[in-house]
Amino acid sequence: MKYDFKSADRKWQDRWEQAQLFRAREDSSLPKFYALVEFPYPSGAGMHVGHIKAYSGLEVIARKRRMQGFNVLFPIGFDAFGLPTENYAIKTGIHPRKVTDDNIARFTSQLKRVGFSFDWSRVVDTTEEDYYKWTQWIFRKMFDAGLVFRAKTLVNYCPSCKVVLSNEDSQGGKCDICHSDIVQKSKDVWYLRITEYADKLLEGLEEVDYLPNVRLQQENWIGRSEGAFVNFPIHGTEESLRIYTTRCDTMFGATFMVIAPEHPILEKYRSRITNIAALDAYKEECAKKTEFERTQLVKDKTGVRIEGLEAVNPASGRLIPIYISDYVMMGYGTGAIMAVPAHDERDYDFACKFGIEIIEVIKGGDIGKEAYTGDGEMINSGFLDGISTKKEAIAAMLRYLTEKGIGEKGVQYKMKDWAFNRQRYWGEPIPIVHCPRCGMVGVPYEELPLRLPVVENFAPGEGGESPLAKIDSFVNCSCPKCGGAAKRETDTMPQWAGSSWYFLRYTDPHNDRAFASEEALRYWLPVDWYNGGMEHVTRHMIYSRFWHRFLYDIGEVPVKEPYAKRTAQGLILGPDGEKMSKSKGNVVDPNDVVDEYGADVLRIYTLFMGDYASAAPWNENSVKGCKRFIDRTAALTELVRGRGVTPQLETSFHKTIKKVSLDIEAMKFNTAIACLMSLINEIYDCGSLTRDELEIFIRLLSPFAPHLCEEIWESLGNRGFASVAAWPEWEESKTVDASVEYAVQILGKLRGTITVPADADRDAVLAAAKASERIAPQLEGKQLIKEIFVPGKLVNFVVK
RNA sequence: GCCGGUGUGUCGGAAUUGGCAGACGAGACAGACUCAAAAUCUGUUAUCCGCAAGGGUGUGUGGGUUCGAGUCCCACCACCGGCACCA
Repeated sequence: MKYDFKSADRKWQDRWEQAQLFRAREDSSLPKFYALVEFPYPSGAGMHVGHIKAYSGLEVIARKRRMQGFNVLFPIGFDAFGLPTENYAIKTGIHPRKVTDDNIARFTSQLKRVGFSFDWSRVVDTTEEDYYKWTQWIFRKMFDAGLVFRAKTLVNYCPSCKVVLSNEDSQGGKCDICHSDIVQKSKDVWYLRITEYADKLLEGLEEVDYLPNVRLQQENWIGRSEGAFVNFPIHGTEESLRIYTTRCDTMFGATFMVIAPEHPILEKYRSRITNIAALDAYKEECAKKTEFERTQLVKDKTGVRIEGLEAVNPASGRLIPIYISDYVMMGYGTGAIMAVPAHDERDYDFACKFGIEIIEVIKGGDIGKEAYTGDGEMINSGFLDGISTKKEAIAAMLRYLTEKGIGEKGVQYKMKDWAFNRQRYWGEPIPIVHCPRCGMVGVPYEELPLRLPVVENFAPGEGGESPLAKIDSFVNCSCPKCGGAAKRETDTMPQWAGSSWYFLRYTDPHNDRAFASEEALRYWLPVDWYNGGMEHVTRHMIYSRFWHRFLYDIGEVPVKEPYAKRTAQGLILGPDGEKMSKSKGNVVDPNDVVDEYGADVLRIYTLFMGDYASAAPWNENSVKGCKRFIDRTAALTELVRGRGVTPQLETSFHKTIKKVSLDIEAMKFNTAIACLMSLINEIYDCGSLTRDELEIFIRLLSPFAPHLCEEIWESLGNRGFASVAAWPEWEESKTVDASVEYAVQILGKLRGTITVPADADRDAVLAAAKASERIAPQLEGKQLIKEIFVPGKLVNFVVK
């Protein structure tokens, strides 16, 4: 059969659509499988082949599950709010709504050309009113639950562009767009109290099946640590400086303190401090740096001693100096630390630079050279002296702190509360009204969605305000509570909002009375398998797990954890080995590949190019290899002779069914395809196969290359679709060859091989090995010390 | 600086998790078909010595454990990704 991929691609995509073959069925008596891929941001650049790889993994699994009889939900949608669209709109004057619609149309056509088995009847678009209505609804619920608050914080601000910038866009202290200097500006920020869910998010990891490194990354992001809060009295005042430490055992060695430059104590004791000008100058320097940069200056510690204030080490009773330095952050712990230079590397660097005393309190290192962070016997530590483990010393110190009332055990998280507002137009309006009498009032549920006003000018407002602030008709409103004049919140939500719950909407996407019905949620949740990029495993996944867990707590969803299993795919790099980007000009457009080689080749190559989880460069020549495989498969139709089993191929078929089945489950698509290629080579060597065998081959290949497989399936006279034909099964007993080849080693070196019946036992194999032509002479005259026998693999003779 | 990952032929990558390194694909070389090219098909292809049989060396580097190491342990080097100096 000569295979014309152009007509076959179109023909089968049309037929699948007519038959609505991939629609998830509303039949809760069937076993379900919910496969989720991260929905794309529909950028103006269109899709690149990396998107295809990201979807083709679960595509294969979803198709296999359908063939295994599952009711499969495999949806797709668009995460379409966001800055690039807004910036493009500002630049071109085209409204973001139009930009978004055009981009979605383009993405949709690209996806359809690849023949993905998405359920197109369930597409969601986060920018549509009947979607973001529910995003706002969930936010309102959080507001009611007290999980929303406002606080002042420092943000990166570009005075020239008049916008607040992310760390990413303000690297080196320069604005990414206009290259002017960034300043740190104090601003009111909306927060979601995600830290309240830190423990729940950690515990939830116990009941899910994530890749180990995904789980580890989430644990590190949440970053729970146990330690102690301790109050260090400020000498000559009634007040204390409160610190957090995980190493309270080293407290006798605390020879100074460091506070963040923004610490409020500076303002409070302004009059007592004699070098306030120097401190202010340092603080101003710090304000120019982003938080990220403050963490970069590692080697050369900077700081200024506060003259006129001293603290008392509550363990040793000694007076110790206080410094300000930017290596201490206001955002973690209490913004103040006790510094123990002998046993902390950063404190050690700082002490060396400023000539501060270093007191060893744990034996075992050489503190003349470097900080010692290991375990050892306590010294110079009063009542702790002689204790030999960290654990005991911490326990003893905690008892002491509690008894004396100067401190207590405490838990801290690395994770910060979630800054939830953006000063942008193209996002979900935050449904809050500011009333001069009632304060912050939520927009009533029945008034949702709070629509994003359609305006011509969506450029940023003055002083980093949202563009919405310029629209009087939007801003001015009446208070839902008291009816008096009030103003709307004009900031919008971050892009993370819409993507935090989209998987819930897929279960019931057209529901206008709830974000999804209870029945749909109960049947489809949790997501059985979620695949996406490593870059999303912390922020996006933790945010969405937080939202989901909140919805569980208020009884809106039936399961605690949204994602039962999470895997991640690796990047596709450009042909030059660099990350694909428009500016490097190394982007491969899936349409070009489909035009030249067909959808099946694109699908197979993205999965065959390497380990699914690793990055690999695009290689046009290897694409051709996949094309050959497709053509060789089509040509198999000419080798069909009769029905039944070809004895010469029987074992290979059973082995292949087994390997392909198991490899798909392990996302080892490259070896699954390699195995099918090997089988085809064997079939060609053999010269013929039966129709039954070809049908097995087609069903195994169908998830990878569905268009070709439908075409062959039809040409064999089958009715119905190969895409939903039964998945082949293997018989374990038939995956075993009649005879086995053993490697024979002498002293671990390969000296020959022997072939024995598969059921030969240890003695028989050893005897055969000793007697074999190659081995016998080499054993002659040697003393046999040991015989190693590995069933089915090898024998090894240890001789002297 | 911290955290995570990777390192295997000319290239992408396999290796049942401690058991014959290099499956499969690409590339290259040779041959068949062709007026010719493409496509297709058939061989060869880690490396060194050897006419051959055969032997030596080989998974970033240096050590170690083991009958046996790409795989485990220690130290180091290089590259990639993430980061919030997390006290």
